[in-house]
Amino acid sequence: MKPENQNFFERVYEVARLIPYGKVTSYGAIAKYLGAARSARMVGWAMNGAGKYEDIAAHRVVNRKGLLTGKHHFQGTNLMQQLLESEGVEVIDNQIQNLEKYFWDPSKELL
DNA sequence: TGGCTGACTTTGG
DNA sequence: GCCAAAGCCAGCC
Repeated sequence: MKPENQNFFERVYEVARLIPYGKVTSYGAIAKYLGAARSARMVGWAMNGAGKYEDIAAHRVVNRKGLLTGKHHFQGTNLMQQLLESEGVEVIDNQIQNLEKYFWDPSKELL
C-alpha cells in the first residue's frame, strides 16, 4: 500500500522503515518505488531529515554503487558502517561488499 | 517569484 | 572499463 496522501518525504521515510534487517537499498530504488525515479537525489535529501526518526534506518540506504555516500551526514565518522556491519552487512572502506546479496529492491519485494 | 543546492542516476567520450 | 558532464525534481533562501 502506498500512502499517496502523505508528502514525498513521508513516503521516503515509510519505505526506509520497510527496509528489512541486514538489507540495503539504493536511493534510485526507493525513488522508483515512489514513482519518482528521476528524483533519486530528493530521496537522499529526504533522508537528511530522517536522522530525527529512530525508526528510519537511513544507514541502510546507499547509492547504486553500494557506497556509503551519506555516512558523512551521520553523527560518527564510521557510524553508518558500524551499523551495517552490526546487521551482518559486510562493509569495507565505506563500500558494501556483495551488494547484490544484501540489496533489497522495494519495487520488487513490496511490489 | 526565481534561482541554487543536493546522501543520485544515466549517458557519452 | 573508467572519468566527466548533463538531467531531474523538490525543498530552501
